[in-house]
Amino acid sequence: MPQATFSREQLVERLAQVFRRHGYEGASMTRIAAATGLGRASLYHHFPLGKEQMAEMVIEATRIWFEEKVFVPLEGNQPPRQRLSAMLAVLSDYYDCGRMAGMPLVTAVCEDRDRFAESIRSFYARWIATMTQLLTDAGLARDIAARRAHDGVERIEGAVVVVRATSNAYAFVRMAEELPDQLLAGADRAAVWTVRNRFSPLSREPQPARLTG
Amino acid sequence: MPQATFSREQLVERLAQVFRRHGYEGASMTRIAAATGLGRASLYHHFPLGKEQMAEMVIEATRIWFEEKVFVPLEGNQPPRQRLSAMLAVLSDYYDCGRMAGMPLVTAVCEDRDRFAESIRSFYARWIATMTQLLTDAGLARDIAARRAHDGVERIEGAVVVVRATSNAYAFVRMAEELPDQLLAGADRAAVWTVRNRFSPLSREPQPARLTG
DNA sequence: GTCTATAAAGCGATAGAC
DNA sequence: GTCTATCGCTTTATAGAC
Repeated sequence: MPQATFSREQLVERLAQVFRRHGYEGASMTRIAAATGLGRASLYHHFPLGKEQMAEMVIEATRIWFEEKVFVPLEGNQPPRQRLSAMLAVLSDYYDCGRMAGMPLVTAVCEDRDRFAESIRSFYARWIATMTQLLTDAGLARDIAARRAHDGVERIEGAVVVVRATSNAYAFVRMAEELPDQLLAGADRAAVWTVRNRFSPLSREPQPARLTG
Repeated sequence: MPQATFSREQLVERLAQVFRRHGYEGASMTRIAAATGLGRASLYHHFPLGKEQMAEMVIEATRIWFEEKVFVPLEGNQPPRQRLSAMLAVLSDYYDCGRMAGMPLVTAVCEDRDRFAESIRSFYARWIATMTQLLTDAGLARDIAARRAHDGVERIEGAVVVVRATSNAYAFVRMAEELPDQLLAGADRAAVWTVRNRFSPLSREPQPARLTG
């Protein structure tokens, strides 16, 4: 079923699917070969260091994908609630409502997970930083925003665990519905982000009536 | 290093350590044999159905252990906040601040995880039910209590994922510190649980001054 | 750059002696 | 109830032809 040749990018994407579906130890070279259409030996031409290198490449590709699809939008100019909802829509798709693991979960249950700890740490750090910024934009104090950003990431990872362990996507869907309200509880309703956005030189939003009235 | 013979209970406990440390696929018969002091073949005398049966026994033993150490105390007569803190103290120890996975996480990343889905589902259902009861005792409406019980379990699982993926126990410790306040936010302070407890025929607490004054 | 063939080790599981 | 020995298969990885 796989096509003749892949770009490097497409190749890593296929690797990611196998790791995320079967876990690190479950992602055998035979499975990866089947998913990519390459022979087992050919994989060592692209990844001379073998499976560990493949996982490292997948983690890096995931970071780049999240940068574009999640982190940058989280830092955007839309209202905070809208940015959060957009993130959760992207994540519901990425995680297939919890049925597909992310790479942090994959590395959390594998031998020599220390090999990947630093990559995952920086991934989480970037994610939490952008969520913290969003929540301060929404009017939350910085320390509260930081705590809730940690909470949010853990809730998402936890929901994936529950969904995969119980073969029931309910937990992820419920989490995605509730998370914006919970993270934004007590935030000044759009006041602070509006002020910040209004005077931001990077704003692409139409300017308010102040300029014309 | 392993001693000569184990009781069935001790044997399953050793199995649990191996599964929780190395994951399902990482828990090889060789590792299990080393951890129990038995030969690989001897393990099939105790568990004729092999590795899947071993994992099933560990899950069941975990359920029994949680019933005694977590679920029953959650249903106790102490103030709700005290019961929550007691649970988190037990869990911090059980999960070694996130460094050891629980069986749900182990089964979430393994081949044929469907084999264990029903066991894990009933485990979670019991846990969530007891937490829901505790939170209604604290004065929360039943639907809010149920949502927060789900949230709490996911936060705990998520914290374990983050800790293991980053090799840093900070996330679990922070979660354990914050969870009681977050779950009990907005609850009537001890009012409802006190009323329920005072008139409970099962109460072992000393009766209030009403009886003597 | 992909392939066939194969090495070397590990896997879960079984047979049968004691 | 534990053992040694082994089966049959899969694993990661390599060698070398094309």
